[in-house]
Amino acid sequence: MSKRDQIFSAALTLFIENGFDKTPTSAISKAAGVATGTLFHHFKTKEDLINDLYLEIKFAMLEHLATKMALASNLTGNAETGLRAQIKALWFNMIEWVLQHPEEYRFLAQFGESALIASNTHEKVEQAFADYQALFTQGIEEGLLYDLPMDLLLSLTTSHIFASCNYFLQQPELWQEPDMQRKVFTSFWSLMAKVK
Amino acid sequence: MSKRDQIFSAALTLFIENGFDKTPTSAISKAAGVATGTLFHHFKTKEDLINDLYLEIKFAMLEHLATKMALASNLTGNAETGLRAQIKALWFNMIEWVLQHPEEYRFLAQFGESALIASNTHEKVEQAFADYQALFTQGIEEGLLYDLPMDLLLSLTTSHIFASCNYFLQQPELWQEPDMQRKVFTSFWSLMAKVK
DNA sequence: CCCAAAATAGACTGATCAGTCGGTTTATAC
DNA sequence: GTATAAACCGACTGATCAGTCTATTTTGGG
Repeated sequence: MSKRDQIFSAALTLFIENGFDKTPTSAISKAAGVATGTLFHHFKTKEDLINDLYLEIKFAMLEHLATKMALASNLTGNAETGLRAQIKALWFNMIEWVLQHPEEYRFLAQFGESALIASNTHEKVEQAFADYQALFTQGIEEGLLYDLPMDLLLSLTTSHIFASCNYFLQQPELWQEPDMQRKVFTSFWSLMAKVK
Repeated sequence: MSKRDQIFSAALTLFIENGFDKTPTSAISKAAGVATGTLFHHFKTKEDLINDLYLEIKFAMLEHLATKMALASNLTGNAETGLRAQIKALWFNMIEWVLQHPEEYRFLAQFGESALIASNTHEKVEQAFADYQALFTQGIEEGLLYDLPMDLLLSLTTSHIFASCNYFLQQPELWQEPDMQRKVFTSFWSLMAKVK
């Protein structure tokens, strides 16, 4: 693991544990086994660090999705396995990623809405997620989904996923309970689709 | 307005504008037209201040709900106007409150999940909202709502509301568009109710 | 093997800021 | 009218910490 990654890893743990302002850069470099100078060699400021970390995590999630989604469409041999199936895959893979990356998720939940993340940073993320947005645009055009503004629909769906993640991170065993995933997805799908 | 309220008001604006750590207590007292000593006379620490502010806002929202909900059941002359109607009223009054209190809402969104709010503070809030929880318990028992764990269902519904609020705060005119409220409520209701 | 550039180190500092303290004013109770 | 407590004031301070600076080590290309 590169020093840069060691810093990321230490910062992630400390930030979610103590918050941004209660985590001195000295504590980060110490936990990372690195000198102060090294930290500031890699990141111009402490805020740069948290913004870069945010991007790193978002893109890691994105890459996980890309891999899993490509895999799924290869298995069926067809990328057009129906909108519902594709959205279900997106939903499932997102939740699985979160359950496998609890710290990363807690970081996103805690700092995603904070003033620390620059609007510039948010923009980069939105661009990267734009592809998945197309699924929803398509769904609305086909008359399959509620005719709500795009941004609203996206926001409603992601918040449903986030809420589920919050819950199942606390109670991971429940996620594996028979019928649970089906029921949660039914709720998820109902919130956007005209027909059950 | 009492000095205490002046401090609350100044802190609210500054916190959502600049974040907690980038808002020195000196700036708060200055904006409030009050001396440093006065601030620390009313609040033992800066963290106490933000926690108290959080409680103040949550309880203000709660009081608004209590008034509106009581009014509604008086108008119909009956508190048992059906679960769907009651939940719809809850949903509507919450969104209306947010649209009327954008700063307060932005504060909740930004700091509600942060480490700054003590778990002790969260507990107090949860207790106060317990009454509304009963609506959902009832709905599950009656077989009207999805048979999901209480906490999950609550979390899914509140996050739907919050997402809607986020959106309509940005585009307030859309909230008034014909059919919009109905459509958003349909989405909201579908996510929890077995039948449309 | 050599050299330059990149990475690493950690002591140091200037600025900032949460909270204190001693004193004054205002409200309340008797 | 006076005693007492609560509210208020703002200059001050001790501690903290982000970021700098200079020096050392590692790396890789030629």
